[in-house]
Amino acid sequence: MVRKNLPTLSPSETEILSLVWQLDKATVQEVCDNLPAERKIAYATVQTLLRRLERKGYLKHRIKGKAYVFIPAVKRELVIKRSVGDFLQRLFGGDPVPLMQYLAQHGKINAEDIEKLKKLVDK
Amino acid sequence: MVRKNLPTLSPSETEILSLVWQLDKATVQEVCDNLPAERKIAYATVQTLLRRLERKGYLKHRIKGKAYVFIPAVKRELVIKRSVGDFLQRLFGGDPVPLMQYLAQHGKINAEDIEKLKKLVDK
DNA sequence: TGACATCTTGTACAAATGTACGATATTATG
DNA sequence: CATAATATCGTACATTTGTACAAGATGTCA
Repeated sequence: MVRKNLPTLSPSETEILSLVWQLDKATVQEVCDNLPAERKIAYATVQTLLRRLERKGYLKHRIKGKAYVFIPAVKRELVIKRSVGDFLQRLFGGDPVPLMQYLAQHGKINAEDIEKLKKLVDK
Repeated sequence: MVRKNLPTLSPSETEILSLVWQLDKATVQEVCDNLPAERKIAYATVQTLLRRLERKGYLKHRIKGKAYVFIPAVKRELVIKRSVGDFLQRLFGGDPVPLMQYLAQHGKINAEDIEKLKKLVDK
């Protein structure tokens, strides 16, 4: 299993890490290619962020050809849990309901989505 | 109306600002008193944060006795919108559904809460 | 009115963050 | 094999962030 006491993630680090999860694994280049178009950030910067994520223990890497392929080293759930928890605490004093309300009203959520959520809750 | 291009908020700033909203308006002392018990942070630090929030345009103040009473200067909705948007982008690529799912499963949400949400969505 | 408690202000400062250049190593290609 | 292309690594650096002390201002109460 993995290290327990992980250092905190900066916003940019979180963003890059999520992207790696989204891609399952990724090189610097791939991360760059998959950044949202409006997110203008240099290759070198992405590289630094990935490096820091590895030093912090969130990523490891394999070598493929001359490039590093970065691979998640911790469970995504864990990071989500911490991130959502912190966020919730900060903005809503920890109460999830207002956030859900906000999402329901402004989050392009439809009734069908809600139905699914209901099933999740019932379990 | 208020300033448009507001500077970004740091995590701690966000935390303090939310607290002011929660209290409607507050002095440094009141903010300190209402911090979660586990959040150990000096009076002087809270003060600095409030000062910065005012310089950034998120708060203004009245004087009452010798103390400043800080008052929100922007609509809370606006800050929530931006914060949630950024957070969502960063952690889930902008898709709100996974976040709601997460909350539904781990957020101590009950079926009744969901019912209410449903009504919100339907409108 | 004078001492006390409480505030704000100025200032500080280490650490974290965002961003990136230049040098060097490695791979692919003609 | 020489060269171009592409990577990583070391390093840098201005800002922002988190945290706070010391000094001076101001209100309060005996």
